[in-house]
Amino acid sequence: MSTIEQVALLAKVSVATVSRVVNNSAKVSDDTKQRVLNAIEKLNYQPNAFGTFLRKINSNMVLILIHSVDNPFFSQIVQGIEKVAHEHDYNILIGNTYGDLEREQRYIKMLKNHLLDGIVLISNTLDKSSLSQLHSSYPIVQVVEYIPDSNTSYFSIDFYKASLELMEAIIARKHKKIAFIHTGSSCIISATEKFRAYQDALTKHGLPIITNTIEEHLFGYASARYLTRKVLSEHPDVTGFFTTSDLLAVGVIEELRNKGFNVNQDVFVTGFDNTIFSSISKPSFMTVDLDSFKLGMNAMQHLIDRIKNPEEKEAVASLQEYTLITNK
Amino acid sequence: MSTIEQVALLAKVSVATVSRVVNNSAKVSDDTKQRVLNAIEKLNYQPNAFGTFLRKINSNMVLILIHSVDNPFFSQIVQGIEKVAHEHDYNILIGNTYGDLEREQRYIKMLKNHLLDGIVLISNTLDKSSLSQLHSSYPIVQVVEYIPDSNTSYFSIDFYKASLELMEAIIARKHKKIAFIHTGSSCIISATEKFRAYQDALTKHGLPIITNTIEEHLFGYASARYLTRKVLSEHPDVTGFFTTSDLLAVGVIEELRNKGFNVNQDVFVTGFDNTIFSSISKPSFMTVDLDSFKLGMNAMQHLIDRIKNPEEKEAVASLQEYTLITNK
DNA sequence: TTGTAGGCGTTATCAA
DNA sequence: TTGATAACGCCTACAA
Repeated sequence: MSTIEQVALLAKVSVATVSRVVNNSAKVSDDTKQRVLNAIEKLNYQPNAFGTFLRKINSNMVLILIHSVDNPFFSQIVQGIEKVAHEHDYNILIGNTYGDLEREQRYIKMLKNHLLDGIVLISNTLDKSSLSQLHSSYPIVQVVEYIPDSNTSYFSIDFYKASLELMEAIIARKHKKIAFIHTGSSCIISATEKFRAYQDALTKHGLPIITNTIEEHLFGYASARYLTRKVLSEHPDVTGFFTTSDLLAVGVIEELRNKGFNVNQDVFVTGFDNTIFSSISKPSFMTVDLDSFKLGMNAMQHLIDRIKNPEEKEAVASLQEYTLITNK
Repeated sequence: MSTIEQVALLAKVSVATVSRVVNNSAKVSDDTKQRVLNAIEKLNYQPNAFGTFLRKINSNMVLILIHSVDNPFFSQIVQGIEKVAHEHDYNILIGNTYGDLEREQRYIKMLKNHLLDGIVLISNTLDKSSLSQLHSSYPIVQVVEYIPDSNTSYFSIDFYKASLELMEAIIARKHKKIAFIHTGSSCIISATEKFRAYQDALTKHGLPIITNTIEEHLFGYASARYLTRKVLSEHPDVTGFFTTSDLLAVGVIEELRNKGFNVNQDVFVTGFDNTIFSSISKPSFMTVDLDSFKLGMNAMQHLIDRIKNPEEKEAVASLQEYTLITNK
């Protein structure tokens, strides 16, 4: 690794001049500039970012913390974030946490060590007080998933309201026995709100709650099929399925068709997030579109505001519009 | 932001002692240690990584460059990489390039600026000579997609051989007219090798090549459906479909079923990569499983070797086993 | 056990 | 237009 000093030596100039050439930060006469450029070329010199950042204070790097890269739902959010980031000259990095606190802490340490200017949490594992504390000292923002009353800004939708609407849609189709199908963490806000709406809608209409279907499973598709079999064996008269994600809906539908049900006729299934899975599913099902691109943009914009204006600590809570749709 | 000096001042010790406490690097008497810890606590001190790294030379950060987070195929590779990285105490970051050279260059700049210890390229946009040059100065490795003869290590499978086997499977089922369905970049190695195998297999068996179906489209599923319609209108007697990815296969199948074909009976479709799409597809189709977890592990291991042993420049080319499977 | 001081590679200020 | 030089925050001989 060559340093600015070696370049200066070879070009017979001072390090200051080399720096000026590299950053185009001040006028340098044409022939000294050429000498410097030649030296840079010859030594294959590349400035060491740590030296630079040590002076500059900030790195212009922002990290997105997601559960795992394989959730198709994150793609649009990430693109929204990247759009705004790009416009403001921030570099975006992504880290997988797999819901593992230790991994998450490793990334958060990069923030605390001033290696990152900020973090966008798409799903986080920290508890309320750790999060709140982090927010009080560093620029962070939550998107989609968030911890309520954690004193930390978030951009999401009203999962409760959207779920109520889905439930009303199912009930309007005269289904009396409706099951709740969910896999994965049940303590994230989207899951708790969905379940709350599920219960409230049924209670309001005097319908039974079929709660024994909440389980923790890793592979969404397979466990959705398993849960469907389980529900049907315990409650053969169930005809409505409220699932918490599109992939689950696909699994439920497949299992129902296997059993000879005519989906959308005898039985009705809803998904969530409007991912590729709801586009390719035959038959189609009702799902919720979040405009996650916009969520990502807004969150990133907010994060940048915080980075540029660190004294402003007040948490912002924004719940954006969504739409119920059925693809094709 | 508080510095080591402020901590030293408050604790009435030297910065050296603070450093020793922070890094547990040498014996410090219990009560000075306590004083230092108190000061750290009070000032909410976190060491600045730039100062540290400036001394340490390397950052223990490795970047994975992928096309986009929404390709389900990358998930296993990333997990393989992360497993090995974790074991060797490297931090993994991910960057989306979207096939955009400028974005890719921004990330590569981080490598050149010594911010990163190495890069894993899952898909890259650089041309052969740039890549080769990069490899000669920095630790990089290619996984799955690679540029042949670029003097850069890669870990992948023999796409040509796998595709030949798929073609033989189609032909063995008595299909005489077989179309090639592909969207996205056609200059990546996986695409060229698949197409070469497609042609060679047909030639070998004296069957016609139906080439006019290669087009560039963004959304795999929709364009697969479009291409299928196009093929069928131009060549109504086509009964075999060799597609370059599982999502394309799903699109082709949907279109075929729409047209009243009995898939796996009248017509036969193959996919590639054994992603979630091949698991959920009904009917099922034949696809290729790459053991991408292992590919990721091997690539990362190689990268670490290079990071630790930078003089070793010889490129390693490894083509790993794969399996043809039909889910369920 | 603790402190002093030099250096990691860069940028920015001040003179020349 | 150019050059010395003092930071930036940290670590580590070396000394005490």
